[in-house]
Amino acid sequence: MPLVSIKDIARDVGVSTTTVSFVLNGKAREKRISAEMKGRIEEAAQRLNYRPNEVARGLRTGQSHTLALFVEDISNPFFAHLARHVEQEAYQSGYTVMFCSTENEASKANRLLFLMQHRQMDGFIIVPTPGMQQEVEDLVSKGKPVVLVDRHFPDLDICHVTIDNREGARSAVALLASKGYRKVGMVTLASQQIQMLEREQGYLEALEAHGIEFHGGRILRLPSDATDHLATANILEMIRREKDMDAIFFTTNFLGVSGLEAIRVASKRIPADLAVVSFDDSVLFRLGSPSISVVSQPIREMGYAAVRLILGMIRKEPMPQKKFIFSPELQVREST
Amino acid sequence: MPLVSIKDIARDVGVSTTTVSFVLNGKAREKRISAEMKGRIEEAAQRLNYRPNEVARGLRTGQSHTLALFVEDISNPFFAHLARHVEQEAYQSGYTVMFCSTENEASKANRLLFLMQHRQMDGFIIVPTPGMQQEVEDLVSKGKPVVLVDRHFPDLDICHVTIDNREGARSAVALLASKGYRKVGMVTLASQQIQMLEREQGYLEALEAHGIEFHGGRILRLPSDATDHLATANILEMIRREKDMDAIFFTTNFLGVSGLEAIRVASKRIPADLAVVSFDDSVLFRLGSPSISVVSQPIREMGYAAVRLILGMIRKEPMPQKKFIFSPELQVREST
DNA sequence: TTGAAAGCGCTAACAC
DNA sequence: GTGTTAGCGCTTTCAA
Repeated sequence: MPLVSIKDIARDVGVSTTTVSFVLNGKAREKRISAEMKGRIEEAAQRLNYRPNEVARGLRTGQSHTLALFVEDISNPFFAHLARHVEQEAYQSGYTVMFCSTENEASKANRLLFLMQHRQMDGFIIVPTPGMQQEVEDLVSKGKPVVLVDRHFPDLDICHVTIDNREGARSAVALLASKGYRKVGMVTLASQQIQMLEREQGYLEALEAHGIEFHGGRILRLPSDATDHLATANILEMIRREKDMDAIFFTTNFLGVSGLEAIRVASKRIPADLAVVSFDDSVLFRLGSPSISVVSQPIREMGYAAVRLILGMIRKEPMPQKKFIFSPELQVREST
Repeated sequence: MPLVSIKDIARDVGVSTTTVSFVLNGKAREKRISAEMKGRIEEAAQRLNYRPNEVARGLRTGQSHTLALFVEDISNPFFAHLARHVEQEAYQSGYTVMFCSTENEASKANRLLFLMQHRQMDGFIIVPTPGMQQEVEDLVSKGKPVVLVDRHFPDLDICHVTIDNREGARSAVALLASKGYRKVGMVTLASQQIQMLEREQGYLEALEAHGIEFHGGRILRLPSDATDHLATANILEMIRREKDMDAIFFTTNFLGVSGLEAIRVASKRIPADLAVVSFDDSVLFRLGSPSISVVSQPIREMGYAAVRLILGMIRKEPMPQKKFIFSPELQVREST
């Protein structure tokens, strides 16, 4: 692979590789290289279309100009959009991004984390799975820049970018309450992850705030690794069982989709028989018929924030704060 | 960053780094290292939790164990799924994946390609943009493993994984014809890319085959960089203009989505007023109401095939064939 | 059977 | 002002 190296430039100009390196790294002034020499070197670099070999440079400097992005599943629209914005913002600053789908499984996530550390990633943007707390903590204590996204570990003081999940859930239920629904169910994941607990808590708080009676039968907690098939089947079962229920709040995109399928199978009309609100937006919710009200996250801003934070950490800039909690946005549509 | 290096193992066992390297690279037999030594080194590597520094190794061997994946936009569900399957299959073989969204723009794609070459990517899986033909050709002639996906350059003999686009378009129109629709429009992109030309050609062939009269007004070619807003507006305009039209074939996922929006604005019922078939599946098409008939691509198989091909090329295995053309799958739903 | 040493391309002390 | 040199962690030739 005949990529031009610093040597080629040195030979071309008739000078040592050191001088070339200094000039190309913008240390010409500092090293007091003559303006003429600087000019000749820059011209040659330009002419030969030189780019440093990032691998070699990385070995020497310990910097790879690459970020690792850990998400549950890159094909999930929420994470796909997050990835897009992370990529875009990183690219602006000359960074590339490696992505890793953890499937929200600790074993896979931790293996990937181990792997990535041996590839000199400059920073880690992580949507953490349960069970990777220790490994993330280790990473941070090794001095690696880490930013958690979408969720975090409440007992770890690690930089993170999330939304106010409780507020999001509260506003979803408040919307239903304001439209007169009084028998509001919830479908969520039986997960101990903070974002899920917060959403559940928000739901309960909102019931209370609007004087809606709590009814355990209207809460469905699915295993986190449920297939859409299983999810649909269980939701269907709940719908048929809880004949009074007049609205459902789904705590994730994925559950919302399964829910729509179940509602269709049950031949219920939305919102006449059953109103619906889901967490996280998607094309289906936006353009489906009827369109579905959602609590959406400002994914673009979250992605940008995560990258800016990680770059700040890489450059060892002082960090004003460690927690960035965005506000969820309620999108009212036809399903309520 | 105190990652254990080959030196640590050498020191631990009391042997040179060379010997360690030999054993760890499976050359113990070849180099006739004693079984006992081999055992001790392997034990130490295990105990110290050793992994090679891939950057250092990459510098020496020229292999990074990393693939570059170029797609139009990672947040587009088609490409997001492709990415997922590519990642999965690559991971099985110890490869990681860097992704690059080209936005289907030659300038960005080529800049990224240049960038990636300096990061020693072992192989390139590329959904090519128009205008990157020369650069891709150069890459191949430098001996870099390249696999094109979803589309290819007809006058370049480069390994590629696609589907039979003509057949896909034909089957979509045939479906409409079989249901009695005779005034079938098409919304496509004014692109010179092969996959688009083939889809258009398939449409025309199918009209002919089913004795449907061609009508230029029922063909809408949108600029490739059209926003969904613009797409929707133009499709709406066509729907209002072509009052006779009883069905539309959308040649991409993206156009299909914009089309549904336009149809909704026009207050047409699907399929009573207007039947719909789109290329590429999506959650919206599958679960929306009414569900939309589509010509879908076996994305998983295509992703797997691309990775297996590229790995074969990296390992310099003989390649039985260069073209892998999968069959599109027609999914008949409510919209027809 | 094992080790010494060179070198991948680049950077950065330290010389001169 | 510019060059010499060492070395990042690893592989591999050659020598012992």
